[in-house]
Amino acid sequence: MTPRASHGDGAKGVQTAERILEIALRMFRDQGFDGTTMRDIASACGMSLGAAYYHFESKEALLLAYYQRLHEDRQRHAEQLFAETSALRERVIGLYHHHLAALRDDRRLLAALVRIVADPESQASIFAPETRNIRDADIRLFRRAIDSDDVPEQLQVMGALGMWTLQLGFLLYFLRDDSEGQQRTHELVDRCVDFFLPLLPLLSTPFATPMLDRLYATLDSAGLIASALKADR
Amino acid sequence: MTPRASHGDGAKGVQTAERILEIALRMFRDQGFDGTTMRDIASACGMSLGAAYYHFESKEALLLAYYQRLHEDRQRHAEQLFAETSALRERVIGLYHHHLAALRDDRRLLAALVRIVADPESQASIFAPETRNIRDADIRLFRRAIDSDDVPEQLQVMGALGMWTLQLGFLLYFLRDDSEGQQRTHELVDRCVDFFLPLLPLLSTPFATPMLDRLYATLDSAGLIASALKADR
DNA sequence: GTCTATAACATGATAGAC
DNA sequence: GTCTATCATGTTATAGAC
Repeated sequence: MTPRASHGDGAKGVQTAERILEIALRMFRDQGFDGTTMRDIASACGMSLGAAYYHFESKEALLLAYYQRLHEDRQRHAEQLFAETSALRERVIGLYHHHLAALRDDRRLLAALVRIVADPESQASIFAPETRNIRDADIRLFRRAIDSDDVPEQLQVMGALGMWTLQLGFLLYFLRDDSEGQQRTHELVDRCVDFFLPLLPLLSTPFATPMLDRLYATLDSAGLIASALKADR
Repeated sequence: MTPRASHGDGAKGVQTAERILEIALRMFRDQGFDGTTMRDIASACGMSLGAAYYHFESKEALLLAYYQRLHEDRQRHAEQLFAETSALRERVIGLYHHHLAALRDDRRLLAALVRIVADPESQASIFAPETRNIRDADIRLFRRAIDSDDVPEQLQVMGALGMWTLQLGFLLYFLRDDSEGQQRTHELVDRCVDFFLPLLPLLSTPFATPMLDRLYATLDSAGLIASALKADR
């Protein structure tokens, strides 16, 4: 579902694939995913339908290439953010806001992406191996954001899982948010963060540990604690 | 997206539509949603493609009819459950388990349904007006399950919203759960319920109210507290 | 007005020639 | 790498039967 891996990476092929991707994404943004046919894309690229399919094995693959790009941008931004500040609130809010900002002009693309990623029968499902690396890396970013000696490891892991899940909810709200610059979503994010971050110290006290231990064991035995999260930090 | 509303409800038409639905659902269960074409369904019903489309305006509509059935079954079961017990834990667990049990042999159907309902561009999106009544009624069930004089109204509402959201997560896990009878999902449900139900008394104390007030205000101003939930109980 | 059949269309995807 | 068929399938149009 990614750009055809089997095809060589001769300079020409890569260039052509990039051109197709640029044009396709622009068309998806302008006319929507369903409103753009592969024939439209091919002819806008000045090539035949078959030629376009040579470079991308499916229409979905074009979206997944976008997903990959988005992820790389996000990683870069996070590295910069973490270098700038070690304050938990700034880090967490910074992650959320940047992800929204990056999608600000791409909400139609996001809608199409959600459809594909939420499809449990698709190879590109959010739980599928193909997207697993991206998902794990995303969760790790949240864990790094709240990495602090004051927060027990298990709580960091569960917190990261929770923040990642919450992000899915924010994105769904964002999709439907027609306020100026999706200001409502940004406010929602801020207020939610300001609700749950103060809970961390509370949950870091010995009083809460038995409760958290039980929850962690449950999630872990259900396989919901990604191995990636347990390993490094 | 429901059975063609414009068409009369002559006894024969209804009967035919029901027959199509039965056959289609069986085929979806056996061969998957994508593996079953409208032509297959029509010919299995001994009728032409056009005739099938007369009764159901789209392939999606067949799934949505299933969704509606599922919902009605669920409402009936909940009424019975609430009549049997007023214990919070039994009620909540009863709701979750029955929903899973009803879907036990229909996981392929569920997968197709998730795809449609999760598609933000579809009219049948989980946030779309067409499915809103079902969603609100579902959330109300959760609220009734924890309806108790010991739990403040705002907390009941937020708790119901949370439990409904958690249910979405359980369903996603259920889809991929290949343990015998999806036993793992049932265990996950039990252990999660036993984690969060004891929090209710804790959150019902005056100590927690300011925190909860702020969260409620946030969710409400974001339009996330369904009007249905605020009205009755 | 209620139902069914046939033909046609649009589009994602594929096969095979050059 | 690219092109020109060609296919498969969701959906629509239209004509007719009862």
